[in-house]
Amino acid sequence: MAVNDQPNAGVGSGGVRQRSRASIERRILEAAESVFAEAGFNGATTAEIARRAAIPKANLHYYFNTKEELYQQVLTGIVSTWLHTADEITADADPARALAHYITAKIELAREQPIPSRVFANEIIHGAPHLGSYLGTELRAWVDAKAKVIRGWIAAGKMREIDPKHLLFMIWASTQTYADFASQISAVLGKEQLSPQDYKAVARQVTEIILRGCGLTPPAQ
Amino acid sequence: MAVNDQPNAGVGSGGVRQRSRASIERRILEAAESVFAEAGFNGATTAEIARRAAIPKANLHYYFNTKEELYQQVLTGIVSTWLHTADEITADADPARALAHYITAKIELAREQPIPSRVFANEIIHGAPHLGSYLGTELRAWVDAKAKVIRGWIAAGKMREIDPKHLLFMIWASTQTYADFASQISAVLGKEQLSPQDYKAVARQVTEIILRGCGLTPPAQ
DNA sequence: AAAAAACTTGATCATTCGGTCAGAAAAATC
DNA sequence: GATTTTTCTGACCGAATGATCAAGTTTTTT
Repeated sequence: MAVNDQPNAGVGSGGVRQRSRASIERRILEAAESVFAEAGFNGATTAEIARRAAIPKANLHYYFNTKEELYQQVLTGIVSTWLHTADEITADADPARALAHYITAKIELAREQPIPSRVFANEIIHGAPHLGSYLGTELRAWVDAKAKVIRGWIAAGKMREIDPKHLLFMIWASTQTYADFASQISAVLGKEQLSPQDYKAVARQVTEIILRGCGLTPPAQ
Repeated sequence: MAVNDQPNAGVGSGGVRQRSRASIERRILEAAESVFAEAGFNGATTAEIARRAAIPKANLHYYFNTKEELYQQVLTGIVSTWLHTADEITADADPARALAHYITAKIELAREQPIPSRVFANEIIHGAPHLGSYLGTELRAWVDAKAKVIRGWIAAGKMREIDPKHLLFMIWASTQTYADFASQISAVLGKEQLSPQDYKAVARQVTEIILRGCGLTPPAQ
């Protein structure tokens, strides 16, 4: 029997165990997230993850058979979080408002959840060896769909003619740099970390530059 | 005696050895560069570096005592390459031309030398544990100087009022994403790799968006 | 309360890794 | 050509790591 089969599956009264299992798995995943972000997949050790989760290493391997499986779950969690950040980019939306909302949301995410972002960035930098076909299938389809929306905006004369996909890459880069390269930005600015006001100013400036660059007028603050 | 002391230092006729040493050290550094880029510092193994350099591992440790020393040399090489890419950003330059030149040069660099860029990016993502004080001293001074130039442009009414440092961060992010996250971009675009024309188009679009975003008129192609 | 299932954990193993070492080979120096 | 210096290399070592296992404890089920 596989050690990770759902215990008490379908048992209505068996809630305590399930809650406990979910709780400890979440604790392990959070610990893993931070260790993977700091050291990458290769540098991360199950011992360190177990230490941060405050459990013996053998117990960690009871919940997650291999380090690879743990890493996969972390990546999956990040990806599923990210898929719905651009929901406002739709055919009938106002381009300026939709893009401004997207950029602001991405900067917010960089501020609130920099750690998963770094795990993902690390994975991409090393050629995405653990992501399987995700980039070329799901993410590609997502980008194709959003690009189609933006091309629709352009065709309707709502914005200047630009390449939609490279615009998306530019938005990703300009926003995620505040999560992925935070150590560089902090050091260069001489600040331990950016304040909420800093992030707000960043969101405003990035939004302004990109919208004006697309021939749009940024919405009033 | 330290094993890496320069042999025949100052001996005019000892050129062959020196050339040979320089040549093999370069081969090792190139091998190390690619391994560090693919696996990060922790994931890289001296055995794999030696294999790619086509020498026994013990011989690698003859030229570079520790993996750390090898990594430091790789990082140092990258940094010194990067320091002079924005030489055109000077007080009396035309902002549009200077920024356009900088962005184009950075995209070129992303195309020609993506591997060192990835080593550096990896280092930053993990909190720059091997970079010592470089970010907070030299790079910070560099950014301060360039920011001062840009602030001068703004004061002279040559461009819209923006935060110069975050503009630089945005340029770094938008250009280096084509080196650091190349695997993601290729997969999403469904191309094995971008063509020179693709890079040219990217440089043009990034330049246009950023310059217009700064209230500047992009120079004609 | 007995039996079964789920969970916990210290001890342990095989493998891998960075680095060392002694001695051989090659080159330079005299 | 003898001596010294530099370069090369297989064999080896201690430490760290991912994973396992057997023997427990706790919880659930009957």
